[in-house]
This record gives sequence, C-alpha cells and structure tokens, in this order.
Amino acid sequence: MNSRRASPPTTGKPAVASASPWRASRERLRDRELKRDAVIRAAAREFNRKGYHNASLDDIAARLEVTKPTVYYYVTSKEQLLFECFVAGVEQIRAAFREVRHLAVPARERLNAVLRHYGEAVASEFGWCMVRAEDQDLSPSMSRHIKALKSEIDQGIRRLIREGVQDGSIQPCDPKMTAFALAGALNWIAHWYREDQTLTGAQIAAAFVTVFEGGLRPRRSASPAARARTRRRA
Amino acid sequence: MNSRRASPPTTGKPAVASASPWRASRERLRDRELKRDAVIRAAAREFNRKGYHNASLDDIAARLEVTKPTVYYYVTSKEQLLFECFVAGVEQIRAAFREVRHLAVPARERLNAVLRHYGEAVASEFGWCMVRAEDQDLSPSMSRHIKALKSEIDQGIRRLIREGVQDGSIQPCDPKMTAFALAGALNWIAHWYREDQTLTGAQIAAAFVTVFEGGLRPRRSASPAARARTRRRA
DNA sequence: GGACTTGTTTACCCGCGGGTAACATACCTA
DNA sequence: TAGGTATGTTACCCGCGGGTAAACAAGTCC
Repeated sequence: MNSRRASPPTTGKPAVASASPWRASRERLRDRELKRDAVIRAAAREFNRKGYHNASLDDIAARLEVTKPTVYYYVTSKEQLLFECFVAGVEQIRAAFREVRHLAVPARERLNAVLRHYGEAVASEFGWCMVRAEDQDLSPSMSRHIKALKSEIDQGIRRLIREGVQDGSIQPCDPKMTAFALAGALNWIAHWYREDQTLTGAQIAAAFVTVFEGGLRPRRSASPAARARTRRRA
Repeated sequence: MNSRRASPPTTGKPAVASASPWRASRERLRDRELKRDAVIRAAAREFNRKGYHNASLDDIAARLEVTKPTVYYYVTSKEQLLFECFVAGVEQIRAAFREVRHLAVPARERLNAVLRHYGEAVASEFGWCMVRAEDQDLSPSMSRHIKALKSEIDQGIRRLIREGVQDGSIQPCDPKMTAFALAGALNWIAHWYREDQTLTGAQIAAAFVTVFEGGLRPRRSASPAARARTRRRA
C-alpha cells in the first residue's frame, strides 16, 4: 500500500540484534507507516459504510479508538484520506496490467486476466473509494491526478481490446464503448457488494468475464435443446 | 413526471371560456405543479453538477432565481428532492418494462428494448440521481422505498433473462450475475456521460446492447479475415 | 373594502463536522 | 538529567448549509 512513499533510510547495518541506537528510530518509523496505513484502512471502511460525506473524522478516529487530532497527525485532510484509499485501490489494477503485459497469450485472455483482477479490486475494501472518488469532492489538483489514473486504466483496457480485435481473439467492436461497458459493469460491483457478499470478489469477477466473453445471443455451441427451441421459433 | 400525484378535481364544465370562478384556481393548481417540477429538475441538474452533498439548496434556488424558502414551499426537504429525482428517473425504466411486456418477440429482443430505454434513462437528466441515490443519504423509509424500486427493476431484468434462456433466445447463464453485469454497465453511464457527451443516450445504449449481445469471443459469423487469423492461431 | 389564501421574501437559528492551538506524556539522545 | 522529538489528548473555533419564523405582496372571494 505504501509503495509510493520512500522507504526508511537504509543503513548498511543488519537490522537485527545490534543494539545500535538507530534501531529504535527505524522501528518507530516503520510503526508510523503501519499506523498510517491503519488510519487509511479505517477511513476506507468508514467510507464504505456511510459514504464519504456522511463519514466524519470523529467516526474514523473512534474506529481506531483514538481522537480526531491523532488522525490529523497522520494525514493532512479528509480529502487526502479519500485520495489515499483511491490510490490503494487503483494500484491493484495497475499491478494487474503490469503482470499481464508480457504474457504470450491472445489479448482476450490477457484482458480477461486484467478484468478478473479489476473485479477483485473493486470488491476489496478500497473498491468503494476507488470507484466513487468524485472529482467534485476533491481539490482540482487531486481531481486531475485521479482522472489521470482512471484514464490510464481506461486506455489500458481499450488497448487490450484493440489488440484482441487485431489478433482475432476478440470480436470486432468499438473499443471505447466496449471498454466503458466492461469497466462499468465491474465498477458497479462496488455498489451492491457490501449488501450481498454471498460470493467472493474473485467469483463475481469470473462470472462477469463469462458473461462478457459469451454474450447473450446463443452460440452454436449451445445445448442441443436450446438449439432445437431456437430453430422452432425461426 | 407527476403521474403519481392526484390530478386536480375535474368538474364537468368545459375548461375554456366560461368565467367560472373555478377556472383560476385550477390554473393556479396546474401552475403549482409546473413550478414544482421545475424545482425538481433544477435540483437534478444541480446534483448532476456538484453531487448531492455539494449542492446546496441555495444553489438550487439560485438556479431558479428564487430564494431557498421558496424551494421549501414546494418540497419538504433536500432528501425529498433527491427522492423525487430518483423516482422520475426510475419511472422511465418501469415504463419500458410495461411497454415491452406484451410484445410477441423472443425475450432477448424484449430485454434489448428494455436495456435501450434503461440506458437512455441513465443518460437523461435524472440519470445521476437515479443511479447514485444512496440509502446512506436517505431516511430509512425512503431508503426502503428506493430499494424496493431498484429491486423491482433488477427482478424484471432477471426475469427477462430467464425467459430468454427458456425460449432459447439467450445463452444459458446465471440470471443474477448477468443482470448485475448488464445493469452495472448501464448504470455506470451516469458517471461518465456528463463529461463525454459525444454520443446521445440512445446511441450509447445501442452500442452497449451490441456488446452485450455479441460478447467478446469471436463468432463464426465474424469477418473472413478475422476468421482466418483465428484459424492460424489454432 | 376587508378577511382569507397563495406565494415569496428577509432574517434568522443551530448543529454538525472539518480543522487547529495548546497542552501532556513518553521516550530517545546527548 | 536536561532538552528534543514523536505521539496523543482536551478544548476550542467557525463556517457552511439545512431548515424555519414571520413579515410582506398580490390576488380572490364575499
């Protein structure tokens, strides 16, 4: 989660045993990172439950059993909390793209892999924040930042679709609209997943990918019975 | 938009000419309805622009060039404003279901028709409100009401899917997950449509339906070139 | 012409919640 | 042991915005 931030200054010394006076300070630093992450996760959960506006910093602090100023010790504003949650969620998706980039399989399969990770990310604790971080709630600079990240992902999906059409693994289609449809379906998971957790994120993502792949119109590979019914209608 | 509310008391008299003292009062009543609708539409537009929480009642009033108490003259609370917008949007979708119910075509085609109307509704001025009305922002009773309406639509889509699977016009699938995927993709339109209005709601809906129908995996009916490429891979 | 209704305004209330100042404590370092 | 730094706390500020009271303006009806 903190991959963006610089890691603590690493001296050459072994981290263990040595009673170096630096030891304690390094530990404190790591402690601080842990606490900061806890604050962000607490915020994410509270945003999940109540939404960004209805979640107060007192709520978030209470969840951690501390007081509001303590939260402000780790974070400069409520807005930043939302932003960090957003980044945490989006980072999972970016990782999926990186992971898949150099796979030697048809683009459709790479796309499917990305979409599965995407779905899992949306169903994760940061999903809600990632999906609903509204530019209206953010300062212009953060809004720009978030838009850029969203756009990067959108473009990544479109690219995979184009590649798939090119290599024949994806039905010719409008990449932009198709990307919107796919991402939209997955994003929307964040809206209902809280209420209905009968499936895991992975299961949902897999089910969605099946729908995307096959489409609604029956294929010739459909069951004989269905095929017979289809013929009868015609 | 006001289909829910009782219409003004209709006397047997012709509405025109007669200098009946009732005339004025009826006109005022109609006037009032018009103004009320204007208030709700103004709220919808303001919610679109800023989001529910960031749109103040002063903003909405200003948009109508009146003052806040005037808005409260037509509506009892901000919450109700959101609710009315929601209902206005959802009503379009319910109408689509009614319209399609008795059509003598395969269920897939009825589903497509509903989805197209659905998409148009989401791209309409009430789309945002319909899609983002959060139970967290609403009183329990209104929240229940909205959930019921949402569920009704969800069940309607699932039903059409089941019927389609039965009559062979739809590929066998999990109705619940498929309905979520379809509705999610369409709902999400509300998130990006404001920014990117290069297409009309109808065009978007049509494009989406194409994606849903065909799916990503190429069909045998694909272009000869694509077919050739597919064979070559295998 | 005077009471009653309808629509709109001005002027206000007040609580919630983001954010901060200033103080308390513990712990590390010299 | 003194001084600094990291981590919390209590107690507060204050503005925004939802909501309202009460006055005011303009018909409408008898």
